Amino acid sequence: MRVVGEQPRARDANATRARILAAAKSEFARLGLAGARVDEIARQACANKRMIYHYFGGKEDLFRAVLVEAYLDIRNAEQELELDHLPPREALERLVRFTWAYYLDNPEFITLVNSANLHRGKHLEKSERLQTASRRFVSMVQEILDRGVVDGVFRPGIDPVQLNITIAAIGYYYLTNRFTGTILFERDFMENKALEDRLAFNIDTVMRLVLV
Amino acid sequence: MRVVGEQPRARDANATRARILAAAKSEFARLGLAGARVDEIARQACANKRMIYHYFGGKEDLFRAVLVEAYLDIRNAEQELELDHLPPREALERLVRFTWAYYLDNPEFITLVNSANLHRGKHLEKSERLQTASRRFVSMVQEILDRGVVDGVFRPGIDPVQLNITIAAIGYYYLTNRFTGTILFERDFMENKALEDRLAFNIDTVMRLVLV
DNA sequence: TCAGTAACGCACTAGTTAGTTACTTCTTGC
DNA sequence: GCAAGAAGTAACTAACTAGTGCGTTACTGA
Repeated sequence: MRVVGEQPRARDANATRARILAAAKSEFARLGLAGARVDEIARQACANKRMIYHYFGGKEDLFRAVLVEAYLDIRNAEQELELDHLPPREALERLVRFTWAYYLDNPEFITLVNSANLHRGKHLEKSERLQTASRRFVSMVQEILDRGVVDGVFRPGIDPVQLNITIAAIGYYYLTNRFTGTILFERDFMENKALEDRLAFNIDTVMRLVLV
Repeated sequence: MRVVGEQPRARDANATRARILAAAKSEFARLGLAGARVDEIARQACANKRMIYHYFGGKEDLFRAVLVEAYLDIRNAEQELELDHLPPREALERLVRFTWAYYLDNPEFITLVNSANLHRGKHLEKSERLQTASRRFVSMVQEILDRGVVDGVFRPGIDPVQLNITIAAIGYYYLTNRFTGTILFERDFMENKALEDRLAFNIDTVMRLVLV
């Protein structure tokens, strides 16, 4: 790995671990768990393959670590939205826009989640950190709904989990199936106008769902 | 493959081809393109591996054939719905119920589509058969929308492709991500009550989207 | 009936792949 | 300043995997 004449890289366990994790995220997202190659991950991380086994244990454990990190990343981003400062309608629209933008900006998140579910979720063991983050997220949506009901703009009785799933679904499905969609429906799913139209349609869908 | 003393199987090219295709669909759906094993597909099809290369050319060509068949299957099933005989509201609700039921009864369809898109759709070349079937499907939805507008129950200007995508999305996402969903949201996504609730929520979502 | 062809099967190969062994080099706490 | 352990490396292996060469067996049509 090291070229003759180069200085040996300064030893930095955290940096090496992080480089491996980033390379693994990219490769697992691109090719799936079975399609990704440990050697290629090591090469992209500028690390020796042995280090992967040293820090993570094995290919599947590395995949596990990538998944947990990906989920924590999105939950952290969601927390930074500070939706509780906004009026309920604006808060909800902002959540729909954020979800859409997050999927667009982090396409690897979608394929990682797909891979996790192809393997029936067995790499995402119950994690208190993740479940706490999810609970906080559901509470946040519940609070927006409650405030909307009090304000008389939202109808009561909406399940925040179902609403969450729907908000994710209408963006996620469009983007994850954009390749087959483009072929079957004979329109470019990724051109600017198409993306704007879809976002507008999704905001409309969610608003009609919750408004009185 | 053949046990001593058994009669050689009667030669039937169509049957062998079909057995290979069925085994391939099952294995590709279960493990993805990279995870599936050609030897295992041959074993499950009770066929010699050589026959896969004889009939289909190679692993990727076999995957291609599986994909096209899967799409033609769902489009055929959709055509048998005969929604044009129903009043617009009933027709649309029936479409939502059908889509949901189809994903539930054919879980391999979902993972095959996911795999196709992981590989950026390159195994689903432009196929006149598939595109014709898709066009007919979009027309069917367009016709329901038009009739609804004439009847004064649906609002005008709804894009049938966007509506289709949304109908698919709200069922597909829930089912494809049921494993990670069950862990993160701490509720069983597949128990009867949960499935009923989701279907009801989805019908509600679509109706609120189209009704005046 | 028999030659030609399509279906089928066995055994092999060349290349790949996750994981390991056995080592060297650097850093740090004392 | 030095022992001990952590970081890093190269070469290896055993198992696997897609694909093939080549021969055999059963239909089929003339």
